[in-house]
Amino acid sequence: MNRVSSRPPSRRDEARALFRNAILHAAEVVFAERGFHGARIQDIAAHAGTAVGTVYNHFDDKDEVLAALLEARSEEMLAQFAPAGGDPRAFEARLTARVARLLAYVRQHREFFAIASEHGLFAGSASPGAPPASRRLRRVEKFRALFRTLVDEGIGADELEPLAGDTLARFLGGTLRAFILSSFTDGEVDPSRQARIVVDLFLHGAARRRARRAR
Amino acid sequence: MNRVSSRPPSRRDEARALFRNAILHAAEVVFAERGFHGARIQDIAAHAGTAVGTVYNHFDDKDEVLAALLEARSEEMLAQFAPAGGDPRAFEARLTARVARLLAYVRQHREFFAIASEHGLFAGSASPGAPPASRRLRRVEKFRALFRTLVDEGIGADELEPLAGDTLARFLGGTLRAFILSSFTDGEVDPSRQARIVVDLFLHGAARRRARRAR
Amino acid sequence: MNRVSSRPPSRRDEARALFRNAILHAAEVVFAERGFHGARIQDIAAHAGTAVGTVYNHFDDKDEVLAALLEARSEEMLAQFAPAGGDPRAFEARLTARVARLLAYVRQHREFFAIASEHGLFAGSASPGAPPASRRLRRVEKFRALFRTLVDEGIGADELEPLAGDTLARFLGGTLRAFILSSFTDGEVDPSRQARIVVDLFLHGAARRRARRAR
Amino acid sequence: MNRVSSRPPSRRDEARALFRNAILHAAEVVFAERGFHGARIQDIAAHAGTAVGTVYNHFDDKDEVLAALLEARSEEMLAQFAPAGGDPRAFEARLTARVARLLAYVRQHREFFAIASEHGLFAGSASPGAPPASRRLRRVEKFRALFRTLVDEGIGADELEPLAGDTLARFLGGTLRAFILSSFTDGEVDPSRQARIVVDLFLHGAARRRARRAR
DNA sequence: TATGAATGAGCATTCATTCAT
DNA sequence: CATGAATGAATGCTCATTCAT
Repeated sequence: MNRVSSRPPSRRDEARALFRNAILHAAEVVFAERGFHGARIQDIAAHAGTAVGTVYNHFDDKDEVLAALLEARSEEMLAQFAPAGGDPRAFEARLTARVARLLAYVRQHREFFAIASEHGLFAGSASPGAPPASRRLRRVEKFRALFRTLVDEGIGADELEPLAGDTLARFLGGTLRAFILSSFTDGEVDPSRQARIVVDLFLHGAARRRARRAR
Repeated sequence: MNRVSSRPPSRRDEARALFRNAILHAAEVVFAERGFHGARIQDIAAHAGTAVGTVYNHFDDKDEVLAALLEARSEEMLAQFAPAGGDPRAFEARLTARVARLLAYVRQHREFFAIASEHGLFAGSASPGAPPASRRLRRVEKFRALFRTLVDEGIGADELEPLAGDTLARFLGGTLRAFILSSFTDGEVDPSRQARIVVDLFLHGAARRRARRAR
Repeated sequence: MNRVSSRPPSRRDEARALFRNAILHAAEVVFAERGFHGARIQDIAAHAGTAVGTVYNHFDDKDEVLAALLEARSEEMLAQFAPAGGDPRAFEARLTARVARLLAYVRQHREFFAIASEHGLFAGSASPGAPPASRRLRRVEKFRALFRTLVDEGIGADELEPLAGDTLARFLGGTLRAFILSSFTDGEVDPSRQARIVVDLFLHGAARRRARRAR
Repeated sequence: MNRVSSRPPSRRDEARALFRNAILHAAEVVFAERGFHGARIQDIAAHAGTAVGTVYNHFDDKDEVLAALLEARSEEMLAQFAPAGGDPRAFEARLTARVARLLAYVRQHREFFAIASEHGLFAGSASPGAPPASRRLRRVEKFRALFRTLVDEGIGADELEPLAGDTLARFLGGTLRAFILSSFTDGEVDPSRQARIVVDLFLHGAARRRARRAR
């Protein structure tokens, strides 16, 4: 995840990181407020308490700022969704826990994810007119890969229907996205409760559970 | 939807509509190619074979062009998804038919929906920096309302779990979106087949169907 | 010289040319005042009484403005230096007349030629950091070609030493340039008088004319 | 020329001179490659293997770097052109020797002189938008003064036509410049041979040497 | 109404220069 | 003195919009 470095961060490195993070945080706020195209580098710099030029000392251009921000948040988001090692609970319970963590994290950065979702964070579609896609796709692919792993694991454990290809991964992604986005509009909702609903729908669908055993 | 008019379209009205449609088609192509912000009014005009000024004779501004385009395509899309009157089949079969029509329609306009989805067509999130939202939300709301109606009907018929609020509507929307977007990347897939998968997942989820009765 | 056109200039064409010329004249003034890099497009536009955008409607970028200006003035300058058809006078007299016309023309645009000479108008050297050279060289080549023609003609008429290559053309160019540039600094000097000096030096050199017959 | 100093250069002074020269050499390369305006202080520093700040420890600003470079090269160039003390040969032979040395020196620094000549090294014209001119003119004046001295000496020795003012000095400068610049484009040419041609043209002109005595 | 050139506010980006370390 | 990141004024260029023809 992090670039491996043989030496401890010097004071200078720390200073660099400080500026870089200040700018990324500022960008998160400003992008969320005005959207990518509405955000002026000057605004970001002002929010970060730096000069315009400083932004360009840390990022090649505006696109790069967005890219870095998406990269950082994705990484954090993926970390939340990663399985907790050695969770002894059953499949559904473990999945629910992971989804709950994901939803909780997203809630922290809700404004940001509103734009992020429009710049291909969950995409599946290539947002046109955007950077060479390569970087973006790599990010999206990480999610898909994670979903895929999860789904394959579930299939292996005979917990999920063995559907071909990315079908289930997409289904999971779409379901998550729908509830992530709605959590932006809704007032405070308990992530655990919502995670239970999401996982339940993902696993058992919306159909009326008639004479079925207690789930 | 259309302004109600008491008189039949004159030749002049027809000429107007011709230009208007040419521009909308051009906009669809150019937006899809370059994204909203990357598309210049001049490009759209060129594609439409008109002058820039003509675009402004038909639309107030650039946002209006996108709005009108989204409006038109949404309307058509909604029409596809509308229930076929007096379909005697069971709930699942009817739903599958509607989804199949929807998927088939989207396939026709796939490039366009790539942007559309980034401008809140399915959103649920307010894309910041975008037109006054009011117009956009109205459009999104139509979908949500349609999903809601469908879901409520399903609940009423005791076919769907009676979950509170928009939960199921969102779930349906998210599931649909996931498969619509993926249909952009995938090669040719039969809409009917895909519709069956979508509806099946929506209704019965991804969990392994163990000793359950044949559905 | 001018692009051949099958139709007479419409009123619209005339309007275009008006703007274009206004901009070129403005550029001449501003470039002369502040140098190429010191000249802001905005200044040029202001001097021309147009908006900034208008400059860009007529020229691709700042370089293009300079290029067009150099092109125009070179063309005019070449026209001045062109031989007057059917001049019955002797070689030296004819050459003097041409040089006189050239000096007179340059005097009209003296401020401009001050920069022009720094942007390769007479160059022989490729000014580094400048536009792809191709255009510039073409211009410079025209002069060299003209000098070359003149010189070859002189050699053919047994009036000039038959030195190899471009030697004499360069010599002529260098001599002219020296006196053109000095005419920027000097007060009013009669072009005819100066032309006589230039041609005399070019033909007979600076050495003391001892027992030589009257030239 | 150099600030007069009463004490021998200490080790510290030597270190200073080392940096200073490294920077000047770097500047020569970078200016030649990209032109004055295209050259960034950062590039020069990088080429010199120093930090940006170091450049500013040795020169007040960018203009100063160019000025110092021009100054240094001019000085060296003047030194080459200076008469060799007590040369017993005739005027023409001595002049040829000096010109040959000059051409040989310029050949060493050909890339540099390409820009130098655009920044008024030989100019006679004030390049607008450039440093206060005063410094530049001083440099140019040195050349002119040298040419003037040479020319006056020649006139005094009854070797050159006694033309008024700077006429002959200019003629000499222009002739030299033409051949210096052309030496940038041409492949290897023997400086001595070229010097002979230059001096011959300067002294005797381009006219056919008819019944004249052997020169 | 169609046309398309003119308009000019707006913004990303550059780079000479400073200064704390 | 050397260093190199921070600074921010400066400017080329874009493009939505207007309007005279």
